[in-house]
Amino acid sequence: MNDTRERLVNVSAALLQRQGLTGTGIKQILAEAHAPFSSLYHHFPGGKDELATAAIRASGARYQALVEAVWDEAPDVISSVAAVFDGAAKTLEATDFAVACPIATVALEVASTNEQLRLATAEVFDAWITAGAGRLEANSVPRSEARALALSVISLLEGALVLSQALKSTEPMRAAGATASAAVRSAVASPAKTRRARTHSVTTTPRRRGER
Amino acid sequence: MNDTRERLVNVSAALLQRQGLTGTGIKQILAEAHAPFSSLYHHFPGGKDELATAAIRASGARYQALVEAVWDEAPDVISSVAAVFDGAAKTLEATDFAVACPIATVALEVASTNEQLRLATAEVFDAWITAGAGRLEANSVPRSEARALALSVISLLEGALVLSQALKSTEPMRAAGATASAAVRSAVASPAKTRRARTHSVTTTPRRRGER
DNA sequence: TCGCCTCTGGATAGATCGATCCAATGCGAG
DNA sequence: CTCGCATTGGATCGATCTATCCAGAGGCGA
Repeated sequence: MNDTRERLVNVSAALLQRQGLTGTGIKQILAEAHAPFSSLYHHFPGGKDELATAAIRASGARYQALVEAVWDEAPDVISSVAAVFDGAAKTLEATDFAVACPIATVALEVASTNEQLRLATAEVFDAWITAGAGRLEANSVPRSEARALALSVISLLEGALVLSQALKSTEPMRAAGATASAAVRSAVASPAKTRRARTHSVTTTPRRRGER
Repeated sequence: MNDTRERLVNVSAALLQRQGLTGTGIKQILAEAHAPFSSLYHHFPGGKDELATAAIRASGARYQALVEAVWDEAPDVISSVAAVFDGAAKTLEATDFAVACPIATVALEVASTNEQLRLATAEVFDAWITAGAGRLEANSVPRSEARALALSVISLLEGALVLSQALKSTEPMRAAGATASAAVRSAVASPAKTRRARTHSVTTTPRRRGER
C-alpha cells in the first residue's frame, strides 16, 4: 500500500534532476504524483528536505546500478569505460539533453546552502567512487592508483555531462570518453603487452610489476 | 553614475554561483547591492533573466581571464594545466568549498528549463573551450587533437569541482589535475624524448622553447 | 533658470512558496 | 461489528516570490 511514498520519491527524483531543488515546488511534485499534501508530510515529516534526501539517495543508487550493468556487459575494462560514456551520450541525445546526472544539479545547488542534502549527495558520490575503484582494482589496476583513477573517470563523466547539457552536443562526452579510456588503458598493468601502448606513449606509471 | 548596474551584476554573479538561479531571490540581490526595485527594472527591463544573463556572461569572462593569467604564468603547457587545477583546489580550500565554477550551478539548472540562460552558459563554455584549444595548439598540440583535449581538460575541471564541492575534499581535484596533466603530456608532440618521462612530479616536462 | 532625461525610492499587486491543521476514509486485528 | 492505526483529502496560513507603478531626485544642455 505504500506506493504513494514510492511515487513521491520517483517523481521528486525526476523533477530534481531537471529543475534542481529550489526550482521544484512541493505542489508540482504532489500534482505529478497524484498525492495530497498530508501524504507527503505523513511519509516525510521532515518535509521537502527529507523527501529530497530520499530522492537523491534513490536515484543515486539507481544510476549506479545502471552504470554497473553497462560496465559488466563489456568484455574488458577499457570497453567498459567506453560503453559508459557512450551510453551517457546516447541518453543525452534520446532525451534532448534533459537527462544527464541525476544528482549533480542538486549537488551544486546545496553544496554550500543545505548541509543535510549536501551529505546525501556526498554519500552517493562516495559510493560511486568506491564502486568504480573496486571494479578497476579487479581489473589489474594497482590499488594505489585505482581510487585516483576512479575519481578522474567520474570527474570526466560529470564534467562532460555539464558541458554536453549546456552546449546541447555530445562532443564533450565523446572527447571525455576517449580520454577516460586512454587513462584507464595507461593504468592497467598489462603483464604481457608492456610495449604495445604505442599511441598514448608515456604516463607517470612505471611499467614494473604493480605490486602492493 | 552607473555603478548601480555594475553592483547588481557583481552581486548577482556571486549569489548565482552559490545558490543557483531559482535559489537566489531578487530581494536578496537588491539588498546586497543596496539598490531599489526600480533600478533593477530600469537597467534590466527583462527582469531576473536579463540580469542573470549579464551576470553569467560577466563571471564567465572574469573566470576565463583568471585562468588564463594562471596559465600564462607557468613555464610550459603541462605545468600550466597543473597550476590551474592547483589554483582551483586552493580556492576551494580557502572558501570552505563555496567558490567553485561560477556558472556550472546555473548551467545545470537552466539546461532544460530556460533557453535564454542556457544559451548564455553555452557561450561561456564555448569561449573557454576555444581559448583552451588555442593555447594547447600554440604549445605543440596538433590542431586535430587540441579541441578534444581542451574539452577533456575542462570536463575534468568541471567534474572535479562538482565532486570536490559535494565531498568537501580536494582529493578529486588533485586526481583530476594529475590526469589532465598526463593527457596533455601525451598529446604534446615531443620531438625527441617520447619514452623517458619518469615518475617525477608534473613539473618535469620537456622544456620546449619557452617563448613569451 | 528652465526643461528634459536618467535614475532612484518605496509601496503594492498577484501569484506561489513550504508547512500545518483537522476531519474523513480504508483496513486489518480482536 | 468495533476499535485502532495508517493514510488521505483539502482548506488555509503566513511568508516570500517577481513584477509593476508613479512620484521625486539629480545632472546637464539650452
